[in-house]
Amino acid sequence: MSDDRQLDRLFSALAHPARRAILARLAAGEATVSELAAPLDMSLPAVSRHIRVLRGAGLITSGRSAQFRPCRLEPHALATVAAWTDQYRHIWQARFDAMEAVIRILGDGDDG
Amino acid sequence: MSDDRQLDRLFSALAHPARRAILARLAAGEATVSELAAPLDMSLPAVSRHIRVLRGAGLITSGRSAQFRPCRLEPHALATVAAWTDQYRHIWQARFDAMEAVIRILGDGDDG
DNA sequence: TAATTAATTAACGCATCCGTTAAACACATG
DNA sequence: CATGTGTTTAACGGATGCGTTAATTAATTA
Repeated sequence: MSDDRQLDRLFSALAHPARRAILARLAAGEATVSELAAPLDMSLPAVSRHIRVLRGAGLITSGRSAQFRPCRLEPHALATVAAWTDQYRHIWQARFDAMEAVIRILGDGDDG
Repeated sequence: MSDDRQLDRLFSALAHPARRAILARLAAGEATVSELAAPLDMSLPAVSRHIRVLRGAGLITSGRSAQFRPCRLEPHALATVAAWTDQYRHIWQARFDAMEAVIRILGDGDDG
């Protein structure tokens, strides 16, 4: 599978607040579709589609227990997103380090 | 501005390979629209729209030099994305730590 | 001023996203 | 088998995304 298309799916999956809310909920542990839908102010079919998108991106997987489909987080996909962002970490890190240095210098001159 | 909408804009901006390519190019330094368009196999107006999306997400800013609009990366927006992913870092970090522990144990029993 | 270069906006077509309601499917149980 | 509960799929409508070409704006230069 193309790395580019995988990132497409990951980022567009993350681009909807309902889907990020679902991930946030799943960070606390498994949950059924209805449990995930409860706080979301939209119909159950809508939530079902969001879950399908998250599954398509590999961000979650769904199990099966009786008529329930417990969902759980898939850490590997989140790690892929983090790996992409880490690619740029040094860019803003450098800027923050510089800011910190300025603050330290100002502090030295003032009350250090 | 709502944090949620900002994340919407950030992630959907990152969800297109051309836009990620533009960011990657800008990580190496400023570039004009034409320079950014050169490797992208699409028309200049299309690239212009992608740049507008990136600007709307706060990921880049455009300056002005004669008839050129040099674009540069906006580290703060990338930091916002990184902050979101960091929120989940412990989840996959835990799994990787566990994997590493297993590997270490296997190593101990085998050749350590 | 006229012509050139850089970039954006306009207008269009096609595809996908996102919500809804209604229907169907899967499993559990009386 | 019939009924209830959990979840998905189907069908529809409206909005947005993404590419194109043609036209327009902005600044440079002959």
